Amino acid sequence: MNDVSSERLAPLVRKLASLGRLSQPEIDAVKALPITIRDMKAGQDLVRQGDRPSQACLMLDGMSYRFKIVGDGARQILSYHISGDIPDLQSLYLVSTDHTLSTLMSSRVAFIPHRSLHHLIETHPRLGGLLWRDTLIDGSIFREWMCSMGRRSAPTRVAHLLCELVVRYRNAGLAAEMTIPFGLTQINIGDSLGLSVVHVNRVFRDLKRDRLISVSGRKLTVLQWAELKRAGDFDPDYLHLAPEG
Amino acid sequence: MNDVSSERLAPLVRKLASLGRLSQPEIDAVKALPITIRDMKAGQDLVRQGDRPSQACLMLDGMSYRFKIVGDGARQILSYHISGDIPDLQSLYLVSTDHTLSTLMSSRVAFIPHRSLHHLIETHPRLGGLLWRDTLIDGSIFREWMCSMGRRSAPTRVAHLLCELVVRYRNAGLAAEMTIPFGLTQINIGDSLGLSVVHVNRVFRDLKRDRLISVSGRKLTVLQWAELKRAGDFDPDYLHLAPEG
DNA sequence: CGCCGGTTTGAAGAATTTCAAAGGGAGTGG
DNA sequence: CCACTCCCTTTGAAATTCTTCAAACCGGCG
Repeated sequence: MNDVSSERLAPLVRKLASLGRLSQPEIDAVKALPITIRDMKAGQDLVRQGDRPSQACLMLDGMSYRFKIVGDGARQILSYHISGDIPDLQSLYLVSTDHTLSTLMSSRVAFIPHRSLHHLIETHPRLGGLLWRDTLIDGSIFREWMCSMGRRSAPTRVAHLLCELVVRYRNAGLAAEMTIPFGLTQINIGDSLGLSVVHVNRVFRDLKRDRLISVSGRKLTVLQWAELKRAGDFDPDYLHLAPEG
Repeated sequence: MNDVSSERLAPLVRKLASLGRLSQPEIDAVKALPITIRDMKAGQDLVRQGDRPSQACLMLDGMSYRFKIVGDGARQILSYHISGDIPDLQSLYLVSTDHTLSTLMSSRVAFIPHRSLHHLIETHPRLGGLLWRDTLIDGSIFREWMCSMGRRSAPTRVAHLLCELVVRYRNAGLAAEMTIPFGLTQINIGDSLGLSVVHVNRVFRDLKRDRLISVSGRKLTVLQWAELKRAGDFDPDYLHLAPEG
């Protein structure tokens, strides 16, 4: 492989390295994955509910999110995905997709054939374990969101989500200090947390008023991290950031 | 192995067979897993938040459930587990457990050393794939619960949960007709769906009044399945019951 | 400049929670 | 075997959070 294609998969290598130590042959095998790269605009579907994808999506840049539409037409957002994430990794073993994956902003996405990933897992079982681990962390995040939606107040939910985004961006090396890219609309936040836009707006207003956060353009800055964590009942353990073992 | 121990793992074999076709050597390998069986009373912890288990729990009989306690002391129930389920399978690759697993009623539980499971996965990669698939279905159920808690009304949530229990019991061959074992208290249901007991009680009263369900002792009977499904906005796709492929 | 999607605000309404207390039912110990 | 106890269920009433509706505002983009 040449330098260009090897650099292209750097976000994936970094992500896997954050899940567990990688050997050089493993790194090489990951970098050798055949990929197709596409630049996508905001609001485009990557996988639709009911699809049976034959490739997995790897986020290189930008952000994507998963959601379901319930009976009365309301939308529930399930997760957000940044550089290095493979949002539909579960499609490797769950042939029929039960939700939709879309870009939240203009994004660069790599498509990796399932065939290649299955082969990678067979030849490098440890990498398979790391990918498995990644899907388990995905599930852990769902569990935490369930706690938020079931048992936390609206202000706590919003603060919690912001904390999660900050920690994940920082962990991926995509945030300087306490400022993160912030492409979510308040509509998105409402659909993530089971709240109406109006209410999200009011909670946001209070968070700004209390100088916990500030938003300017598409950047969000945490002004008082300890306070925001407390307000959001946030404990990062569920993100399982410490590598395996 | 003798007949006794092979029979003991029948729930696991059946579960795996429902996830994908098993070869005879694979069945034999599963049956050969070394296990410790314990009979447990209701309300005992199997794994606690923060634990680093060295074995996985397999439900043989009874029911267990997972939950988290949030900052203000409220409890969020995350899932229920019946015969054949391995509720803490994620501990194979997520060393630190982020929630608690307890018995909901008196149960028979088998403990399988992680070491044995890791060895099984190495020697029988296809079984590894099925177990992975099982953890992915776990995640899919979380996603559906998120939809319920975020975007469904209380009556819909309750009906949805009942539908799920019915389908899962029937799929596991543990329910005759439309009657299932029903050990959940209304407190449990509230903590599962993000509702107060009082409100659960009122919703339940309506479901009985409208003759969608009836409860007697520790059995629940669905009187009008089509109606209950509709009331619960229930589509079983998310359970991914059709075997892989 | 005008449009479009997102944000913000006010006011009224609905769903659900909280508080309080009484009523069952199953197991336990006397 | 009965009474007691504990937990769960049930009901009423008041309180609260959050939603809905409606409309104005704002900012970026074509």
